[in-house]
Amino acid sequence: MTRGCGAASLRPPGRFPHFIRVDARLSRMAEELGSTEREIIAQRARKAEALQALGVNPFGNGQAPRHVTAELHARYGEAPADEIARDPGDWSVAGRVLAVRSFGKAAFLRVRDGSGEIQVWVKKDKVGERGFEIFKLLDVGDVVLAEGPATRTKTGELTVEARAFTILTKALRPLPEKWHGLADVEQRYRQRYVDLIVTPGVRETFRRRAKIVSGIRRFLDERGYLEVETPTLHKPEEAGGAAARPFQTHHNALDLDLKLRIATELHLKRLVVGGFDRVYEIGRIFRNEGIDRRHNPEFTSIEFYQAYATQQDLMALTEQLLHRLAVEVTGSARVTFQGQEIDFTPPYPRHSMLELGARALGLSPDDALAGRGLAEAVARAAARENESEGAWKLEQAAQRSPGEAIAIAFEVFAEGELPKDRPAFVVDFPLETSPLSRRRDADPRLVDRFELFAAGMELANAFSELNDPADQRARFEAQVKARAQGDEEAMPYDEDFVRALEHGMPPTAGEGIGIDRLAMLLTDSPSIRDVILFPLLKSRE
RNA sequence: GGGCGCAUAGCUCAACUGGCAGAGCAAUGGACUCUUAAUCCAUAGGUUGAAGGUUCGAUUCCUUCUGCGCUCACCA
Repeated sequence: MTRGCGAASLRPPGRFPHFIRVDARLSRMAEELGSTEREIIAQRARKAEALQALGVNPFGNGQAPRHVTAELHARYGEAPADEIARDPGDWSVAGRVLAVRSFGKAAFLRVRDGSGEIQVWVKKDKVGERGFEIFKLLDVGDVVLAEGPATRTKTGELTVEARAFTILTKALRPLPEKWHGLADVEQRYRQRYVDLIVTPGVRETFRRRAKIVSGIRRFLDERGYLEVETPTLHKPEEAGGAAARPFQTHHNALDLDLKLRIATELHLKRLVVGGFDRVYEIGRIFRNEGIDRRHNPEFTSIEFYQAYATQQDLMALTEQLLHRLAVEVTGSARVTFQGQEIDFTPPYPRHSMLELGARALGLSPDDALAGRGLAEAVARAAARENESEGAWKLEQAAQRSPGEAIAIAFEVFAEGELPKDRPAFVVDFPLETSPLSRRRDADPRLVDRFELFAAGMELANAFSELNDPADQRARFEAQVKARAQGDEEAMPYDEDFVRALEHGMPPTAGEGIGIDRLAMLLTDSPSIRDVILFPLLKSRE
């Protein structure tokens, strides 16, 4: 591969279109700094001026390398020095200098570009007087361009022996210490650009995240899905599709209060009504909730909908998708997450929320769903779980409905018992927990819904979609009632969505997957902030 | 929002029971044309997160505030 835009050789000394006054820009900033930092920046700014005096624009443009470092490694591999010497080539690479080992009239630089790293050997007798004067103004962190033949040094390292050398960009700030790097996680998140440069593994984490997203696209595209984009700004009555509190915003020209979407669901199902039988959207969702290791206020979801499919079809599809992603992204179906191996090889076990929740309450599924003996069961659980907040949650849920009590009982007492060495489907959700899912024909107290759990996290949520407009009206009405009773996460009544259903939505199943959490699993990252480039943090001062 | 913890040079970390704030890397000056955290000599660099308080004396003890981490609650 050859890159570049024609400026293949190093630019000769000359005039620049506009002269950069580095010193003036820095004086104001420097006053606020500690004296060591001020001294370092001032020193580097002086070097930038010295480069200009040599005819090198320290912030120039228009010079591109002809190669990337990976090409050198691909070309020579482990070839010995004498073999490389027979065909050393004429290489041209550029990148950031990570380390300098200097010997007066020669030096070794560690240079990194987007493809990898290479050593560059700068020798006074090879790069010439001017090249060496430029080198003397080099600091770790600068971006450089080097051209010359390949060689292998006495210590066995593949190296570009520079015949030409220049600095393309001067770094005014020093990089963190080379051995320990950046240990302060706050600084790593706030200054991700530094984190990416110096913290091992961070670049790979975000490459893997990109692979996950492109892998999902490819998987769905292959199966005839159409990728769409629906509004992020929702009118208040549209802001449903999930149980969450939204962010508020406002459109000035229309004088319209808006909310940031909490899900893509309702618009995607409108598109299924419109005839796009298989649609998906990968996009940012916003939920005005707390922040912790598994939650960021904005996160990325993939939701997909398939007409003429059922939740059973989606379980199979989910198994295929996750297995493929694990293999594509990590190289194996067996993924290690925080010391626990998780095997993504299908099939994944199914666990019944109804059975596990009812059993935790000491009731039969039928009695639990009917609410028979529920109050006593909840009281027993509360006594058993003396002082536990789970017991309190259970009591609250039991006051709302038996179905919600079963869901909470599952969550509090049974969720931790799901297998840890592979993903698991949870099925048999009570009706009350799912205002948008289709009732089960064989048992209308339940819905055809599943969630996928792995590593203690909810990864996916899917169901056969409710397409009976009358039933949907009733569910929305229940939500409105719940909201009136103080449930801030209950959905608004989306009249237009019901109208769409009245035009007839084919039998459909749909699913949502949290991409950030999937990225955590497949990159072995303990915090969601480690897979979001710029996680939300409070402002300083 | 509750609980626990952390904050010292640009970076990584020391500083005993309250007694002169130190080191390594980075920087600056010097030596060095096969290094891998290069090496060697020398120099400089601090409002100890902020504001109060106790004390003869506070990086150290107390209070409040700010930011971050863990955790609980909420949620995906």
